[in-house]
Amino acid sequence: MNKNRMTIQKRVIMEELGRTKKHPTADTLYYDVKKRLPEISKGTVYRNLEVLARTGQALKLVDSKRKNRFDGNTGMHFHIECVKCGRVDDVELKKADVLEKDIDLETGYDITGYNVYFYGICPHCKQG
Amino acid sequence: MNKNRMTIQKRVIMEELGRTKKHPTADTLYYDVKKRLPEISKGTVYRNLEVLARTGQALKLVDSKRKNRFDGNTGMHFHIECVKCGRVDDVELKKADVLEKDIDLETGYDITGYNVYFYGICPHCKQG
DNA sequence: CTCAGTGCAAACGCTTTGCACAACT
DNA sequence: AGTTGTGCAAAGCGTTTGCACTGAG
Repeated sequence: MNKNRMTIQKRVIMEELGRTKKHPTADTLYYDVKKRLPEISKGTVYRNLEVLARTGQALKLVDSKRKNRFDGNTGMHFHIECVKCGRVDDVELKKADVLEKDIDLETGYDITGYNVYFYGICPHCKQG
Repeated sequence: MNKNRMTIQKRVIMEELGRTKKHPTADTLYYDVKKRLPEISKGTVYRNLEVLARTGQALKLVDSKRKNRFDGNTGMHFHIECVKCGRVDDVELKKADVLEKDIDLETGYDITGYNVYFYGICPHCKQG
């Protein structure tokens, strides 16, 4: 039996997360959702994001500033953050799945998740 | 000219960081160093670790609990954290350097750093 | 009708910072 | 001597949590 209730808050949070590819922080997402649900509280957003991550409906990331970011795209992929402007982009490596098996074998760990972050200067900021 | 002064505090912090392969948090390292320098303050440890990371003498990581960890081994390698016991181990992938170039090409970013964390259950905890 | 979820606000925990003093170079 | 680094303590800041209330099932 699943005790998870589908509240309006949770539904809107999921919709807003699904709408963006920007890997928003919990706080940013809170303000996005607040535009549609002005009464929503931060606690609710943080709690729901935690649930979504736990149930595999969202990916929970940790950025260079040690803030949590969330990604509605739960497929295996990595991330890269611009050290100048702070944007976070996806990295779709064809080797990604191979990598996971390799690490599993090499370390003896059973891999359950990952937070793969590269840092760099994005194409846009290079022209500055 | 280099304005970095070599203080006793900094030297001991570097020594203690070099002595371990446990990827200690700043706080843990503070207590390690405190055994040798009882008067040292947390601020000093945090500040020095920040400097070491900035000057490439240490790697600054971010673990699943959003705590900073530091690694005296600055060579390119990844990390894996046990979700049960919290230990952090190294992952020495031969493919590591290849990966970096690939990502550089694919994303158009100039890569300057990385925080590659895998999560899993370590061999020891699997036997529990 | 029940109890998981919400809103609010206070508490948390790690990290950062301002200030006066200490000590490298 | 001059200026960077230290110790202390307070502040910062994203996140978590206790509590009374609300609303999904």
